[in-house]
Amino acid sequence: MVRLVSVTSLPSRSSRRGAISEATVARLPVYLRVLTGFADSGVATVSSETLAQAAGVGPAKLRKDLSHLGSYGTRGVGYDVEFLVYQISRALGLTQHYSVVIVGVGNLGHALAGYAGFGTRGFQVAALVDADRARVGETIAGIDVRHVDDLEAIIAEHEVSIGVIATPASAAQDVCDRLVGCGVTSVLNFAPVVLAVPEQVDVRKVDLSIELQILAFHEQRKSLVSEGTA
Amino acid sequence: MVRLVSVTSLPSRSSRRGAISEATVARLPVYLRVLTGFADSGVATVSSETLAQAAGVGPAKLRKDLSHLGSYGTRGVGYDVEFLVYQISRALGLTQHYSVVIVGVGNLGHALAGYAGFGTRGFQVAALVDADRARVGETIAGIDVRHVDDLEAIIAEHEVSIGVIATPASAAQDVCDRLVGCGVTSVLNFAPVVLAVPEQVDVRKVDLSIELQILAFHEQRKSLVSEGTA
DNA sequence: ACCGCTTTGTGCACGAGTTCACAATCGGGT
DNA sequence: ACCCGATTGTGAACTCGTGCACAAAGCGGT
Repeated sequence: MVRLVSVTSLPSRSSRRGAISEATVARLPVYLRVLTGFADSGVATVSSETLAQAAGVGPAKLRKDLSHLGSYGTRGVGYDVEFLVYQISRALGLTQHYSVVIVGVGNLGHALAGYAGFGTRGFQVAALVDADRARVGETIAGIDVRHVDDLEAIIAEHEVSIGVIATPASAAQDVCDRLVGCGVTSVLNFAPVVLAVPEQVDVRKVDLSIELQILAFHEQRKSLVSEGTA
Repeated sequence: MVRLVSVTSLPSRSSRRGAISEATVARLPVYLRVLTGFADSGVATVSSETLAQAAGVGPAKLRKDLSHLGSYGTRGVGYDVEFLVYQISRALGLTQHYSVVIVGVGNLGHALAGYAGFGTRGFQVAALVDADRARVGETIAGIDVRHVDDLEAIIAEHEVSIGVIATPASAAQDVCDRLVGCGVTSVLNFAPVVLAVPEQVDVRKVDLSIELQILAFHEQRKSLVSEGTA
């Protein structure tokens, strides 16, 4: 059995610390929200135990996650809440400013425009965009509704880097292509389609129907177990 | 040539086939949607190559996923579209009927009520529920708006098994507790809080703010790479 | 009846993510 | 100054998910 020791194994030196894993990145926003809550309540320090409980994860996982951004935290004491809030914000890139455009002013686009999370934490909605000229000129939650023909102009003007697709499925790929064509490299897709994009573009999808079907699977499994134990 | 017959090695006989993994379950709805599209276009059979491309995954992964539900598919040919649709539906439990209650008739509740995915594929929205009595009596997308005080009655009457929480964060845990108290064992949570639930209850969360923050992280990483190559 | 082309199903190795357990380290009390 | 309880940071084992590569298996043409 030949063991390949090889050269250095270089641990992907992309950042100062070892690159933050995808799974960790997905949890950081949760920690951030919980910590903000603690800060508002006047809590100065938290232990990994407490924070983990509030975030719904195990303490070990939380510590490992946080260790990837640096060695903040004091042994025997815990983490300083405000300092950690800042560090996580910085790691996530929330100290920068991002312009977002929401395409599709249906029920969902409406809901997204009013969603508090979009306005806060460094995100600003540059415009709501729709194909229906009848809606153009409206103002929803303080945001102008513009026509989709102006998409390119809006993106250039506001330096939009994130596009949110809340259109019907049939229009989603077209809209996505246009966003990508304007240099948008991050897309949040609510339409129930698999978007085709070039390599360097990040797409995250949120699909309500899929979530429901996953729940249905577990429901079925539960009822099978409870009935079919014989 | 020694054929190992041995004793069955029983592969975790929880179901007829080896239990389907969580990652696979999350992809099955995507396959299902793509296949439905193919069926509507009159396509009779698909290869793993074609289906994988349309679903945005690798062919090997797709084949392994499908192999977990059984050995459907013909070598040298591919998969029969309609048959596969049926098998995936059955595996996901979509051949059964599920009643859903949506709590919170804000912008998001509105959007969810109108969302096509809820009405189709075995799901039926029993009622929209809100704390605001002024809204009670409305009909949205053919669904009655009822008061949250009637929650227990509605759940019992319609045998609701899935609850959707689209309330403000402050009300989410209360609503969740009441749902669980009525025997609901699956919850889809849109409120930006970590819900505490007993062991046997499944919670899936959808958090728009988190998705945006993840995109922000990748945006930042991209700009760091392009600038800081030195 | 056979051959060759195509495509599935899967064993295997690899990598990513999780959990455990513990040494290293800090603050506070005496 | 020292000790003790508390808590972090992390090495190491383990589980889970992914991708490769290929044998098994079907179909159609000759």
